[in-house]
Amino acid sequence: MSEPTRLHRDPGPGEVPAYELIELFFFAYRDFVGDPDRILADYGFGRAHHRVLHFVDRHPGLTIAGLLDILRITKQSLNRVLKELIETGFVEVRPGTEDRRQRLLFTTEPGHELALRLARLQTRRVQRALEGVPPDARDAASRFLLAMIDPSEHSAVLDLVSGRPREAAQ
Amino acid sequence: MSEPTRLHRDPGPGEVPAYELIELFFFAYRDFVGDPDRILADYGFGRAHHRVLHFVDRHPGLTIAGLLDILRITKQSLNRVLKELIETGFVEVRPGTEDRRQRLLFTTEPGHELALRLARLQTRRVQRALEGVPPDARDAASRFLLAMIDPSEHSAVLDLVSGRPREAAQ
DNA sequence: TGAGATATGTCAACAACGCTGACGTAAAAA
DNA sequence: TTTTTACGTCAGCGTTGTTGACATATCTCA
Repeated sequence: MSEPTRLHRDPGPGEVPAYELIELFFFAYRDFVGDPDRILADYGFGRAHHRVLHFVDRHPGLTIAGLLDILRITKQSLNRVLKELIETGFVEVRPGTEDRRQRLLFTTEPGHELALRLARLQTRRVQRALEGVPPDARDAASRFLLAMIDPSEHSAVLDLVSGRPREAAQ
Repeated sequence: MSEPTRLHRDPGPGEVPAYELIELFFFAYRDFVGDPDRILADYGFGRAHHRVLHFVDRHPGLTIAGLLDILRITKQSLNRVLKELIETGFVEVRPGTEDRRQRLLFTTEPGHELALRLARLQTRRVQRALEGVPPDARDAASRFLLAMIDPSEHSAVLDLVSGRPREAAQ
């Protein structure tokens, strides 16, 4: 062999990198988003469309500002994909009742169906990952993923994933 | 209120979507890659550079084909970022000894340092996520993430994350 | 009521990073 | 010696992110 048998160099001082978890996370996320990608391609949509459709379906009546807050992208980026979802009839807009400057977003029936189909696809992967393990493994997975998120975002994220969007509480 | 109080529609037949885990996974991955992003920006690099640097550092002597196999992108996409990493002196190329058509990739000393710095950053997040939980939680997290990956890839991924790249075994 | 803040839309340009298709070269293999 | 393999490269394109600037409608407050 021209190369010595050591695969890695001395990591030097400091903690030893958690290569295994880092890489597993990368591969897992790739497969996780890969499922929806294939279906979305049939509609001419991409991941950005998926995210918008997903969160609008999860939070009917979500505003533009609320969506921007969740996705953390610019309004220009959002508008590009949102416009397509509206034009193709997957998302519907109604003027705000209290504040008429706002545009309240809803999925249409086809939009809801598509969102559900994609969510079920990802759910199947999650279920397969959790089957055969102790029943508390689901909570353990949730806790782990939450702990991977910036602590400063925990309360906002918990509100969101439990169906209590921040922007509706303000 | 114009909208009824129910936040979500009836999910209909079929399994109830695992919204919580789906969304936690999305937010967790965003923060996970967000850490390196900030540092990479200082170098004019993006995520694609990070992935290449990471896997080259993890597997010194990796070939182009091996890297393409891991990243699952086209050689044109890879070449764009790899060329920049080589020109800026973070990655080094040596001709293959057994097969001189191959280009063996190595990180240079600065490249290794950067790769390590980024890996430590992500490691810190993982460690923070796992501290205060039972010691077997790390294995539980690994098992969960692996189970989220397509079963057909399990053996290849396990080889990879344990430091036994496939392309070196063939 | 009138000024200013707010919610949103839009035009233009650009960058990162995927893709396809086509073609070239050097080295290995048959 | 012919074919296959490993890799590079040119050209063009699509998605999705960015910044900056400007327009409009509506709400809020003095």
